[in-house]
Amino acid sequence: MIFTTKAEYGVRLLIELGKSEGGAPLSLKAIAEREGLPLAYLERIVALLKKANLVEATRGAHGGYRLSRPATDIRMDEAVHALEGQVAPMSCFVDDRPGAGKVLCSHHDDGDLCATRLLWMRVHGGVTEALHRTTLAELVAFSHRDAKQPELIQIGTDA
Amino acid sequence: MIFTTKAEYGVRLLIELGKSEGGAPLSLKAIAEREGLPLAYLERIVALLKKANLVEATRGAHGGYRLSRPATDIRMDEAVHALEGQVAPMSCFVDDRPGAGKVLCSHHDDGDLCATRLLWMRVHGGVTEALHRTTLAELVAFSHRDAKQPELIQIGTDA
DNA sequence: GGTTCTCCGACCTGGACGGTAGGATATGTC
DNA sequence: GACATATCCTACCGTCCAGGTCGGAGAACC
Repeated sequence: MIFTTKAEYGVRLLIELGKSEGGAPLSLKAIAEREGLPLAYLERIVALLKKANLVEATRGAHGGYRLSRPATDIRMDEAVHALEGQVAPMSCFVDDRPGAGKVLCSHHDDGDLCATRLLWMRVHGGVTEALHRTTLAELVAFSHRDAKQPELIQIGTDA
Repeated sequence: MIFTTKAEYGVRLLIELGKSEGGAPLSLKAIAEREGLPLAYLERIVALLKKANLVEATRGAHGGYRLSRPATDIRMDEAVHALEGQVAPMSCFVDDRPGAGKVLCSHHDDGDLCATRLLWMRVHGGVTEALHRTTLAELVAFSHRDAKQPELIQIGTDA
C-alpha cells in the first residue's frame, strides 16, 4: 500500500473544506459526521495540514477550519507530503538533507549506485507527477458530480 | 513507503540472474553473498518469483536459479506484482475479482464513488506505467555500467 | 554417502498504524 | 460570568505485519 489512512482522511477532509469554500468555517465534528470518520483521529490529521499552512483554524464556538488558499492553488503533492511525510518508493530512498529534492540510495556508501535505483526513480517520478498534476479543485468537482455526469474528468494524461 | 524489501531484494536478485544470463544456474548462496542479503529470507522471496514463472530452479548440487525468459521480456510490473502482490495506492483500492484490471473503492457500497478516487487512480496509473516501462534488461545494463558512463540511461520519459 | 542445493513450514520481534482518553485553551452566546 | 462549542496537545494502547530466523525434508551431483 502506498498511502495510509492519513492521506485518505486528510484528502477527504480537504475536499469537504473545498466544498464549503467561501462560507463559514467548518468544524471537525461536522466533517467527521459527514464522512463517518473518528473525530479524535481527524484532529491529529488536520494538525498536519495546519502546520503545512494548507488550512486555517478559528477557535471557539462557531469556529472550525477553512482552506488558507483557493482550492485551485492546492496541489496534491503538497497535501500528501504534509500528511504522509516524504513519499519514497523504498526505505533506502529518502532525502535527508533539507532543501534538496535529490533522492539517494544508501546501499552503496560512496557515490556508487545500487542497481534498483533506476526503477525507483521512475516510480517516484510517476507518483509525484500524478500528485502534482492534481489540484484540490479537481477533486471537489469530481465529488460534486458524483453519479450525475459519468466521465467529465479524465483520469490520465492525453495519451 | 511504496514497496517493501521484498521488491527491493527480489529485483536485485533478478538483476543478478540477468547478469549471468546464458551461463550456469546461480545459487541463492552466491547471490546472498554478493548482495549482502540474508539467505533464508531470499529463499522465501525467490519462491514468489518462481510461482510467477519468472525464474526456474535446478535442485541439488551445482543447482540454482536462472531466468525462465530473456531479460528483455521481463517487465517490472510483472516482477513487482509477483513480489508485492497487488500494488494499490490505498487499502480501499483493491481489485478482488480475478482477471479484471479494474480498481475500485469500497467506501461507497453501490457504484458510488468516494471523492479521493480520482487521485488514487492517477497515482496508480503513474506507478504501473513506470513499472511496465522498465525491463529487467535495462536494469542489468544500468548496473553494469556502474560509475563508468554516468548518464547513458534516461530516468523519465521524453518530456 | 556426503555435500550442495532447493524447498517448506513454524516461529519470533519491533515498530508503525489506527484509534482512544482526557484535559487545557480560546471564543462566541445568553 | 457561565456555559457551550471549538480547537489544541500529549500520552497511551492494541493489533497487525514486515523482516528475519530456524530446522528440517527432498533432489541432484560427486
